[in-house]
Amino acid sequence: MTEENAGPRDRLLDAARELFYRQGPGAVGVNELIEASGTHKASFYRHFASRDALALEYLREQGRSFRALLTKLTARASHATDFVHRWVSLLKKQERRGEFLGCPLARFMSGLAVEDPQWAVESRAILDSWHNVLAGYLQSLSGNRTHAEDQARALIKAYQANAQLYAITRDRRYFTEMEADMLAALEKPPRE
Amino acid sequence: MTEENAGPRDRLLDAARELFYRQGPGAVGVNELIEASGTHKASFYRHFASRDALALEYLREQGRSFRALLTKLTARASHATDFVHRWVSLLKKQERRGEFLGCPLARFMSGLAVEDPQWAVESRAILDSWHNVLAGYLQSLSGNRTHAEDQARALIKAYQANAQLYAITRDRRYFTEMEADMLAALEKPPRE
DNA sequence: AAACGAATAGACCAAATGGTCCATCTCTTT
DNA sequence: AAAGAGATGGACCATTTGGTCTATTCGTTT
Repeated sequence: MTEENAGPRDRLLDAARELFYRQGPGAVGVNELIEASGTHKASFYRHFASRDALALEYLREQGRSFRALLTKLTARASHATDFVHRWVSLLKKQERRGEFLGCPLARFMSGLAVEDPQWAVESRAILDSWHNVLAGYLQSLSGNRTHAEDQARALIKAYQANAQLYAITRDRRYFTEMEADMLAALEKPPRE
Repeated sequence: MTEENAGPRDRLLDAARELFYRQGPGAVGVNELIEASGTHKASFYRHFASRDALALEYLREQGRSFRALLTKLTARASHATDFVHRWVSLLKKQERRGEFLGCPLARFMSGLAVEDPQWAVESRAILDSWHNVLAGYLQSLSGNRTHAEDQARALIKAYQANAQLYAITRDRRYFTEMEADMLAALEKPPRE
């Protein structure tokens, strides 16, 4: 969280992070954002041209922060299995706090009201950046580039599948399965 | 689609199917539903107590129709690989028509504004029904109950992961990958 | 032909929506 | 101390929101 007495722009982004994630981008109005951030309408429109402009900023920030999280986790884990364990443990902790409702990127794209291809371009770039972090890390461990990329893709799929199933069922067992699926994906031999 | 001159209730459900799926449940208002269905406010409130009541009906109908689709596909496929191919082909066709934006159930749950546990109960029941259709079919082929259930879960995960990645990137290659992931899941040996 | 329920049309409501504008107030830079 | 920029408070706007109510029309049964 940003400091308490931060500028209105940061407070608006804080509110956006909370509201867009919890309610979905289509269900959040500017009045709601303004009230939740404790700013004022004039301040909102001074910093953002529209609600969509703020949503775009939110989306990019989510991409950056998740990427930063992955980077931090890979830096601390000397083995891929350790990395996976740390990752899933963190998700579990978030879930226990009621802070995890599914992949923010997936939620955002699923909750979009308009079908603007621009959003897909953005989210695709974010997903690619996540993939690059994972693939870079895995390659540094195995030395095999294509295999590392395959593994990275498999990890992301295990994340997406289980996060989504958690979102649908609210059943915690999908975190356990996520870890198992990820470990299974790591053990698969390189393709030839 | 329902017949053109159907009653207002059916027309409202038609509009709901379109709007809730495309825009997400949080971003659809009753006025919008009424206008899109060509009915009137009084007719809406005669048939549904609130927007959420219609949303619930929509959710259940999505569950039923997807379940019916799976049932139909399994009935026509004598091999699991054939079933998978038919399933993915159908998704591809929907996508080409611009009718596929991701798993309807996942989209709905991701786009929910309120955090009502009742929704998770509903969607969980729907997901279970899908799993049962798949597991029943796979068991009829192999005879191995637990293995069939594992396979069914793996198919659903491959569906969720790739459907979600398609929703994020709008990249068609995830349909190809979906089929490959499903076939790989089917080839995995039974656990002991 | 009468009677029924359901569908339609539209008036009406308070509240909330997105959005613009301006006047004041506060903080920082000069 | 003065000046400028940004933050704030609030008035104001047209439109839209969810929701109620009444009156009229329509298609079926009887």
